[in-house]
Amino acid sequence: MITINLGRGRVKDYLELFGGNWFNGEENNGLKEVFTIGQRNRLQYIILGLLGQQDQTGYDLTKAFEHEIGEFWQASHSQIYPQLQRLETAGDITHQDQITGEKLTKKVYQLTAQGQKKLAAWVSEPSPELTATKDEFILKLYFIKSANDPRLGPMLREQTQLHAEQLAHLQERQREVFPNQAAIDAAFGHYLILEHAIERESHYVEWLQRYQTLSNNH
Amino acid sequence: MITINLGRGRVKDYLELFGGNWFNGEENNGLKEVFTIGQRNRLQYIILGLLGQQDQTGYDLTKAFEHEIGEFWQASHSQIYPQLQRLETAGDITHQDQITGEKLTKKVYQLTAQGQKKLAAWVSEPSPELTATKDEFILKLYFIKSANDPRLGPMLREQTQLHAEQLAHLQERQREVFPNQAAIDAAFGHYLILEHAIERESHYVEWLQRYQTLSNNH
DNA sequence: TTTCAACATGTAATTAATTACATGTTTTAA
DNA sequence: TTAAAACATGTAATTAATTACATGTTGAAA
Repeated sequence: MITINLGRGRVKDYLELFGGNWFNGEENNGLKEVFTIGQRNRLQYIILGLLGQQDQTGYDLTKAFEHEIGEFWQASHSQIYPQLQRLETAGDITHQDQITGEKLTKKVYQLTAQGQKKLAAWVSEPSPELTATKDEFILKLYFIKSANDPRLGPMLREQTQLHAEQLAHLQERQREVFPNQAAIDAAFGHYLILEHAIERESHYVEWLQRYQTLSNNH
Repeated sequence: MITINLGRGRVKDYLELFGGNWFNGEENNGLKEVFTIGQRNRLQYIILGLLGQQDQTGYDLTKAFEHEIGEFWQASHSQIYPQLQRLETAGDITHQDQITGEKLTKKVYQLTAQGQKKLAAWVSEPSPELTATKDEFILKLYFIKSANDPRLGPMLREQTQLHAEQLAHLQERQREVFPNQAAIDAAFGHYLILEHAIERESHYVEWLQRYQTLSNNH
């Protein structure tokens, strides 16, 4: 029995440990870990998800973040390689060396049974948190007090340009990735979120254009 | 004249210094600063913007992030207080002590002329970066391959609930903050982004409901 | 009159993310 | 054949953000 002296306002924190990392068993092997809750670290799950689709290297994963899922999540190789090492240490993935050409050794990663379980558990668990949209333009608008502010027109036009380009890019992606029903059936979730993103950008542009005529005098 | 030995692929980085913090003058007072570019630190501008509306304390700012602009940006007091200190050191804000009751000393912050200039410059400068939306649900959907996946229905329903609540909250905010045309005219930018957020959530819910009937068998 | 919520202001520790540093191989096109 | 782009894998340094620690005051309601 360990008695812990709790200061004011810490009972809740203490209790949350049981919903956090306490007594989770296998994942905690040291005292330090036991008391660490930390931030969500979603990257590990995305990597597991991508490896679930196909065995691949850290470089392949980096490219996937640049092209395949770049619209929905960003991560650079300097996050990916260390995360792969941590996932392997944790036993969620393993790798095999593959020689290309004379001496270039690639590490091809794959999910372990434990990693598959962890991925499935993450997908199934609730996602009760709203997204923190950190849109700098939206924030600047907040500080524009008057409809007659001369900065308003140029700002709206700049953003219209930006989001129209993004919309076109997403539509191009949709044509590329989902040319027929078979492609949609094979990656239905991806289809859904691409459709969602297209409609979101489409609305964004429509909303911007609604006020486009304001402050044309600059 | 200083000669710097540049390795492969670093010329671009070097040139970017001139678009970054190099030779910006007053903001750089040491070598360390001169070579640091770092992340965007938008928080400082939001604080300047809020102080531009009204002199206030760190506590007031914290509350503003919780209620007033919480839908558009998040920051906690543990970010705000150190940032206030840095802004004051930089000469963008000053403060006056105000005694409440017997001995409670509040620090009421206000913009300096320099701070006002900095704020105006930030609002006027382009915002060419697209927002990184990090929506965990969207990401999970990406890994759902089939329209028949039994997890799909429950996931969509959970998110519908969540976003319908957020939509209702935003609509309530709109009624509260903008009961008449005068209120709209006095904070036009805020009105615009609230309208945008409402339409965004509205579309989100509509999109979720479109696929709601899938996988009702769980 | 006492206790609790809200007011008020900080710092410390940790985790996440970005930017920069660092190096070597293979393939492709001029 | 050679130079550049793409492939490939790391680490270091810095900044941002979150969570937790820490403490004290004031006002309102029971």
